[in-house]
Amino acid sequence: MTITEQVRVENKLVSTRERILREASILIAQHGYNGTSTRDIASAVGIRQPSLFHHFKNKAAIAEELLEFAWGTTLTQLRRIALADEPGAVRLYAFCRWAMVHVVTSPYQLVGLMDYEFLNSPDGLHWNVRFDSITQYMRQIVTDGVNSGDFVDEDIEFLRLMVVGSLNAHHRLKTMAPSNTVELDAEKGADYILRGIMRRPEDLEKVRKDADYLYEPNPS
Amino acid sequence: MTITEQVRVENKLVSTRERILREASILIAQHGYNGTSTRDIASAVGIRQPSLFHHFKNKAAIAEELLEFAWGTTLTQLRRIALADEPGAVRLYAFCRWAMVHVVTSPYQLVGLMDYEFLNSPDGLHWNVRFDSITQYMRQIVTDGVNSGDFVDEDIEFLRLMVVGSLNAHHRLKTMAPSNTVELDAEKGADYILRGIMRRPEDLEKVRKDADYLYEPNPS
DNA sequence: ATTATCTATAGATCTATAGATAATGC
DNA sequence: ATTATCTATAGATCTATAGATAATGC
Repeated sequence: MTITEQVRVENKLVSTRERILREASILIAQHGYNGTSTRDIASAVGIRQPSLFHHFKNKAAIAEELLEFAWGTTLTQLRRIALADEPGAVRLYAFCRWAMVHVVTSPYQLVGLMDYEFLNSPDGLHWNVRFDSITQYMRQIVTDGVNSGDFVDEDIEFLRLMVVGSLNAHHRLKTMAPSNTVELDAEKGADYILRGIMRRPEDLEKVRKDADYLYEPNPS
Repeated sequence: MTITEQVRVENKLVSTRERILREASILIAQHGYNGTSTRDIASAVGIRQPSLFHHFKNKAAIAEELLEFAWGTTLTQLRRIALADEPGAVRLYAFCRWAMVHVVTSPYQLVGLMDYEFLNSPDGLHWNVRFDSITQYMRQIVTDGVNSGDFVDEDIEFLRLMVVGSLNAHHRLKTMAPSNTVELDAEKGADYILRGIMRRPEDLEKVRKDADYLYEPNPS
């Protein structure tokens, strides 16, 4: 491990490899996967374009590692929470909170890769298997909430897509946070989603309390 | 006007130019602006790539016309609604409903171009002027709602971004609608947003009624 | 005569490889 | 000796133009 390989970012030593991941995630959040060239990434890191390929075998491998970070633990957590013996509202709150904390505390801007633009690209196509699993667990939670009468009685897919869209909207906030124009808070985001979907939002405080034990902080 | 120039789509005659706009909007919604090549668009329309340039002077002009459709009337409507003498909740409901009807009834998939990926691209940069105007009117409405106590007492930018994100999430639903897996409904979308942001969501029905006169259907 | 398409291709840009050069650790 | 960078460049792809050919309306 050489010393010039590392650079201080916010007073911590960060390897070139790690800086590639961070700068790539920022650029992809701003310009999308196809709108971010390997030259753009290298330039943000301060190296020449071909030097990237010493650290990653190709551009897709960078996206791969970022999305693995974003979704690696997500399916485990979602399965655990979705299968808990609790009302849909409690499980939805627990998962939304976990997912938002995960994204907010991440060193990367993950929102760009969780978007259709990457997931529909040749490099992202194989992630749709995992995406479908996430979709199914979410659908189950929403269905349970609607059937129990805790959620408003609307089309399941409509509700699920609004919830997922709101999660993404919250993830997008992180890209504004460095300029300190917006306060980032996972609980507030989960509150917004639950109010949006609940038939009696005044019960939200109880849901929050019941969901608390389901929360497992990210080991990272 | 030649006859071979037109093709039937859903039993209506549609010019090649119009079909370019429609196919481009679908592809851009799926793969983003940078992920959609002029070759992709031409191929979807059934013509060769250079034939596109008989109808549009360049790729940006296609995006330009689609975004003009998406946002051309938006600022007029938003200004009218934002300046109405009504509580923030009523104005927010009226605008969200108008914007959702506008997108749902459009012949195009507009969600792809209202995304950062295009707006941060060289071709989309100049739209940020209009985007900023929209942002300011939205911020004013949200601020008024928070100050009057109708909205939850959270960070203004947080609430504004959640609202805008939910609007986008609803717009995204349209891309699922052709497969009939989801029910598209502007009022339901506006309900979700208002419940998410209101301190007393049980007042929503009154808000809906008060907002009704502010709604002006799209002249198109 | 006008409008709409086509083939061929120039020029820009993008990813990735080859191979030289420099910096480090042992 | 190993690791990390560099320059140079091949090969693919993308946008847009030039100019020929075909289809239509008058």
